[in-house]
Amino acid sequence: MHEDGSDKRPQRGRPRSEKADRAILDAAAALLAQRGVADMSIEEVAARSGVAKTTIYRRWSSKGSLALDAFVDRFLRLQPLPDTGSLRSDLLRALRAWRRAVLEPETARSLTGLIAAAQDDPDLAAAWRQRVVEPIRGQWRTMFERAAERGEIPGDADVEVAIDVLFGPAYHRLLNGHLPITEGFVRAVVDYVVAGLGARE
Amino acid sequence: MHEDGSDKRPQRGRPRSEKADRAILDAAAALLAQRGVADMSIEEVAARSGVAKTTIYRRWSSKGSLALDAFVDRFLRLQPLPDTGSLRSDLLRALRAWRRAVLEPETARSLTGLIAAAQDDPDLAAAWRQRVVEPIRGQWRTMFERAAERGEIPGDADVEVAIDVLFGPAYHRLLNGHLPITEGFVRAVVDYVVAGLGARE
DNA sequence: CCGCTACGCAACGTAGCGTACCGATTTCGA
DNA sequence: TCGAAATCGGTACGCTACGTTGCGTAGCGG
Repeated sequence: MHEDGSDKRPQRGRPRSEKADRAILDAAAALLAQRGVADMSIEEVAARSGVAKTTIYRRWSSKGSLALDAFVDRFLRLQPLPDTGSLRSDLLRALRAWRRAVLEPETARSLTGLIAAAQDDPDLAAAWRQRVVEPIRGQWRTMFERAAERGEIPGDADVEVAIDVLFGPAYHRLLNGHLPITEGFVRAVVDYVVAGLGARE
Repeated sequence: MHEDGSDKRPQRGRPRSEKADRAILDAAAALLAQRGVADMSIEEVAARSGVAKTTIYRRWSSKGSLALDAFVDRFLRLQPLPDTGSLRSDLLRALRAWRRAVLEPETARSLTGLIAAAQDDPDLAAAWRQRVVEPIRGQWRTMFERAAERGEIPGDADVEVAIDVLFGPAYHRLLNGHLPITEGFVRAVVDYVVAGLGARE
């Protein structure tokens, strides 16, 4: 739980209800998956969770930060850190796991909705980078660093670009919807990355 | 001008004011560039263009389709179709032109705002693909087809994936904002595409 | 038991949406 | 020349959701 404020709860007075926290996040996650960020309203989250609107606003300052909190844990859990001993296999596993996640319409709707919302909300964009983008990229970075240690790829390779080449095309198809994200697409993209890094396999 | 309805204007009655069309589109483009789609309102477009709100709704059914119309022509004009005789040079020129365009904050805001809006509006998403994605991809496709004709790349290469690998990473950085889109990034991505296609240069 | 804080609830002001009218204007066709 | 048609600017409306405020109640610590 990150909410907005700091974590230092004053010890005086009635404590915040943990049950309310969970009810709000569950309702928010459900609505987020059903309709996306834009078409979900705080009032609806309140109604569905059986919690007063004021109770939500006491915890989250905006719809975006609530939606992010409702999404982050579930999504990050779906992104493994493969360690097969081969760069190509690692990349395949990572991208396939991502594909499997976004093949669920609910996950896809939540993901695209949050990226969309972040475009018009600098605070949400910063939280998005810090809580989602950086953690996931950190994992992916590890795959390339391990490959470098094994001598599969040059030690001075630009890992950031490699990550963008690996996942950028997938996000591109997800957001533009011009073509489906197929298994063949996954393999083809991984081939580009492996070839571009001059990996010796 | 695409607006929403068909182009067959009835010959009877007062014709639509061309001046109003331009005033609306200019005002919409300015607001779109300043604040993005989400934070621009039809009421503001009306005030700024000196046109009644009803006059706007007579032409466009939603904020999204108006914003798209206000954006499309200007943006497509910035995307050239290079023909240098070499695939690598063509790709560099195309991606550099795109980079130069989105380096303008106004263009970037309009572009990301529209992609964001399309995530929660199926009609806008369809129009986006038809009026922006497909035309641009058509141009880019040509670059690869010419390279295939020149024998630079295999004739059976999957051009769609190549396009996604070329522009996906760039859109990824633009939308996530985790890293800047530098000239070095452009060159590195082009290298991935050229290497992945096994191009003989 | 007192002080503090969270709770549910209801009400409020604000904003923007999209629609419905209005009288006035401009054009075409009979 | 006149009427039908479709536009124009303007105003008003109902609607939804926002985010806030105030109130009385509930729960916890000193």
